Amino acid sequence: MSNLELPVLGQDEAAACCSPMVREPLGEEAAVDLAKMFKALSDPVRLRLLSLIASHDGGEACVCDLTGPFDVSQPTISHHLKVLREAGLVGSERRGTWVYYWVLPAALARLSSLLEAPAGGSR
Amino acid sequence: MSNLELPVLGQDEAAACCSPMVREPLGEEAAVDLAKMFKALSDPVRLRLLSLIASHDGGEACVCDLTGPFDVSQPTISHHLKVLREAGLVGSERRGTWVYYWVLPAALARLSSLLEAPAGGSR
DNA sequence: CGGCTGTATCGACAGCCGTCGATGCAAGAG
DNA sequence: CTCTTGCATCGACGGCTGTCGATACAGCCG
Repeated sequence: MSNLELPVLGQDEAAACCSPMVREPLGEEAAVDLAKMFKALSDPVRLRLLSLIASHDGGEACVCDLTGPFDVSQPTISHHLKVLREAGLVGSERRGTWVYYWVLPAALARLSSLLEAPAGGSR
Repeated sequence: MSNLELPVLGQDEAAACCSPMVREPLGEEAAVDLAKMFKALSDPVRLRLLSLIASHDGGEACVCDLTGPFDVSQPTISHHLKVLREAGLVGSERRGTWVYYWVLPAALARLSSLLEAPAGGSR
């Protein structure tokens, strides 16, 4: 393990957080930072986990709600949740017996605005 | 090598293309399809290539404009461009001696809208 | 034609990633 | 305390991915 979770990070330095990448070339550091988040989204299981958590009642779900819908083992689900957490896309908290996960909307919003296309998409 | 480029695909079936994933759970097929695009974005070099192409004059760039800013070799750039093309994120065309690449705005828009957070970001 | 320049493909190789079963740890129940 | 349940970590393994140098292909120039 050895590596802690990046808080929400980058928000300031590696950021260039909001303007669409189609307007100006991405800096090298910002690209490295953003690539980590996109990598967290680059697996079908993690994408479904994220949407399952986000669309769950109350905006959060416990792991026990998440292992059912998948064909993979519980340790694998746990691994994917860890990846999402370390990428700063979800938060988690133990509450008694269960551990709950929720989406961090700011992170998704950052990626979303980055991908926004210019209105007049030329060709 | 053996696998052709997915045209733009999914636009119809695997799609569920537009509504944010935070509203309803992503289908398994849609997740697989979307994961391919996010995987194409999960490398810093490819992210910078994409923004470099998009922000280039006229909305397109020839490969000769793209090899300069990077530390990696020309075959590697070519490889990354191929990945972006097969993911349906960019288009390309040979024009005389040079090959030009441009961004496909619809693909970026699809991903962007998928990541849109619900306005009232709860916690 | 022959040579030169721009781009793609090939083959190889090291490192990363998704998955598993086994196991460990936390917390409530009896 | 002991048993059970929920979740995380560990170690292993096969497959994928990013990178390179070498090479092939395409089109212009002379």
